[in-house]
Amino acid sequence: MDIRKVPDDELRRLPVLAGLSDEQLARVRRAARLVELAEGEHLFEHGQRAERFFMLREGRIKLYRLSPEGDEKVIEIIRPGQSFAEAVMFMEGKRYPVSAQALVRSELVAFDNSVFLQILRESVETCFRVMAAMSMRLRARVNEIEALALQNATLRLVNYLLGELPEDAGESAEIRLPAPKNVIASRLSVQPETLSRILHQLCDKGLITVQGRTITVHDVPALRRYGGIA
Amino acid sequence: MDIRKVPDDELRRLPVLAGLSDEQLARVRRAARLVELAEGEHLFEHGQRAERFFMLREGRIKLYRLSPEGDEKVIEIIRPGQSFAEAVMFMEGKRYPVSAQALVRSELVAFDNSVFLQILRESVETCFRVMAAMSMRLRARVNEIEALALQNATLRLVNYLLGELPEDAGESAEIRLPAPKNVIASRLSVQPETLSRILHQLCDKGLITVQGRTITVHDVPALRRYGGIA
DNA sequence: GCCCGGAATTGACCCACGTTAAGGAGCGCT
DNA sequence: AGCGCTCCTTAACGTGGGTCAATTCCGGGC
Repeated sequence: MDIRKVPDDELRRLPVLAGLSDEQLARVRRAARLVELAEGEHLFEHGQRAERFFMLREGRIKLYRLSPEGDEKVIEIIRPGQSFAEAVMFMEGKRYPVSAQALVRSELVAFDNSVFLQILRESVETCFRVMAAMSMRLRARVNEIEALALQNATLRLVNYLLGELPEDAGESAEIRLPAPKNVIASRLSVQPETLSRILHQLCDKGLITVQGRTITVHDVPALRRYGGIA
Repeated sequence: MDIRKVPDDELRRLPVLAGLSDEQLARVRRAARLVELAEGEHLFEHGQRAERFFMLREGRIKLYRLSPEGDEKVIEIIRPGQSFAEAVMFMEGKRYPVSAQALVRSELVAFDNSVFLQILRESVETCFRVMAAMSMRLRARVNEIEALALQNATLRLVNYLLGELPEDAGESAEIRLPAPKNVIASRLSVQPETLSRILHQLCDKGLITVQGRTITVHDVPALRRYGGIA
């Protein structure tokens, strides 16, 4: 459980760390910790003071919000190789705007915000990388807002599936859902019952087959047509 | 119609320009243009290549998305003093993720992205200001996603009103809607008819009075209680 | 192989909100 | 004053998807 076991080139695969000098990376590493979470364990909670941002090495993390009534909205499902919560260090108050919980046993690198801010002060290139990462996320959020406001449940699911397709998807392709269906449902802002019904409809239409967490798309272009443009 | 009529201190009131040296500000200014839009005129359209970002001096700008079917979702209503579209210069593709249209006759300063990027390369402080601005917007978008996913129309309206209250609002306060009600409705992702009904309900409860575009909140704490936490 | 518990499905019902349609209110223009 | 906008409101009706309540499915432990 030592951060030293994480090789440099794995860290550098993170866009926001890719441009660092050996010396800078060493400083980042010195202030970083390896974190292991059991299934269901929380990494941080909404409103908590943020001292770190993260890279997921193994497992799956769910970022979500709770309503006062206890309803949950999954904002994003993090997969290995992704970083998250880098933007929080620039927010006034520096409080996490979401909660983070491990969906399965997970392993993460936790980076120290103040050390990273110090490095940003020395490295405009890294600033640019951070800004690029934040702008991507911003656009993703705007897309999500549009989806919630202008698309019905079926359209949101279809577009989600299209987004989950591998790059090299040909005529047909297989998708492995990154989480149980009830979590996917919350990510899409529908009830599990509704997700189940919509998947069933798409099966009836012959567009997909569902086998547990695996979805086979039989005719990608047809699904694309079905989903409109997005 | 000359950019020179805009005083330096007005430009510096923009957070992302506040830290510039006189020389840097002069360069920004040299590459900036003043833009005037008539009511209903478009500043840019979704998908268009972005060469500039903007500060609104006068008027009101609506940022929105259209669905393929022509339904409109207003993402944000810009007011004088605000800047927007700064994040686009960092996105791959550099294409505006929304459309921008003047709700009334408007006057803006259009800044040149490439000149500003050059200045960012020289000024880490300005990078930090940009990152702070982007993180605020990111949080705002996450809040919006939560609102759409977890709150009903009434709650969204109440929280919108609470957000529009002046800082120094005491027991009661007056709000002037920044746009016609149908635009506000789209901002809140409800139909105009529904907005009208909900406003009526809140009147019946004695919480507010509506007079055209002016809404008087009679009991701010009561409204806050009604709205839950957010 | 059997049991158990959470996840997923299915059906019946319901409701918040959208839709459609028909006024009404304010306001600039002639 | 009267016309013709656009914006807004009101009412009647329809529906997508939420809610509730049973099952059924499935994977892990023994």
